[in-house]
Amino acid sequence: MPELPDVESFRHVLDSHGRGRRIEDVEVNDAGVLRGVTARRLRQALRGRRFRAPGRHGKWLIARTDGPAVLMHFGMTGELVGGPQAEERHPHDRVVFVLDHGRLCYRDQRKLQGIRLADDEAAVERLLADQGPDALDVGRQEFAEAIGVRRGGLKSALIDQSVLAGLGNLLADEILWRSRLHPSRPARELSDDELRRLHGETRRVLRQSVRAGRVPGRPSWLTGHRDDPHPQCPRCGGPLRRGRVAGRSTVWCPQCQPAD
DNA sequence: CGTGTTGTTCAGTT
DNA sequence: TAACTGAACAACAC
Repeated sequence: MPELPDVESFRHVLDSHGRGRRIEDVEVNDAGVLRGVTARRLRQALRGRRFRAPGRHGKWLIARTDGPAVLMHFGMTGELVGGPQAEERHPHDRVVFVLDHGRLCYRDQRKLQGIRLADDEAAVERLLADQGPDALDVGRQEFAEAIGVRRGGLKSALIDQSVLAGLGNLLADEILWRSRLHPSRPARELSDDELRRLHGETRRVLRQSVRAGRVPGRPSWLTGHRDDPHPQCPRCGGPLRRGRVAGRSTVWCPQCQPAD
């Protein structure tokens, strides 16, 4: 599930349930999600701290406190759930932040990613050093410089977090479809006009997805047809194609997105 | 028992 | 060097 828009909604969960609240305890139910930190150190570093305004970069959620910061990545199935303390424990609640009022659960079925601890802002920077500019607020110039110089295909560039941070498989397909660009088009061959279009659609799709709290599966979106047995293009009505591009399952319209 | 999955990383290769 | 490929990670659905 989690691409940039989902993580943005987790940021809102953290902001509304956690901001200003005191961390009474950190329950680590499954240490398998802790990366580079032990359960003991995590508890000890966070007990008594208060959450501050959270941040986000790409698919990373940055839970800042008046002490260290917690960095969370949600892999493919993770989520952040806020609720009352008394609520029943969910089997996939790997880490629970018990607050002076309510709690926050890092919930994840698979454990492909996890939680890191950053002692200070410099450590946050170090942990995010390999990330490209955030896809939500990247400017046209910076976008063109990041994407337009890549030697490989467009889709591979869009989902590479070191090029642009935040886009995943679904968003990349949606953005390419709206931009009428084939996923395998060499990124370097794009005209200025095509790069501008790609940037514009990236912003448009992201803004709408963030407003919806996720990538919407609306019928007018490509994403709304991914799982149809014989998917049709919502724009031209022609058959959509499925295939593997950049190692990921990819959907595109051969009519609207010609190979070159 | 196979296959596939909205993510990332690493080894090996082109 | 840049970038691609496939496997691995973990857990589940079909």
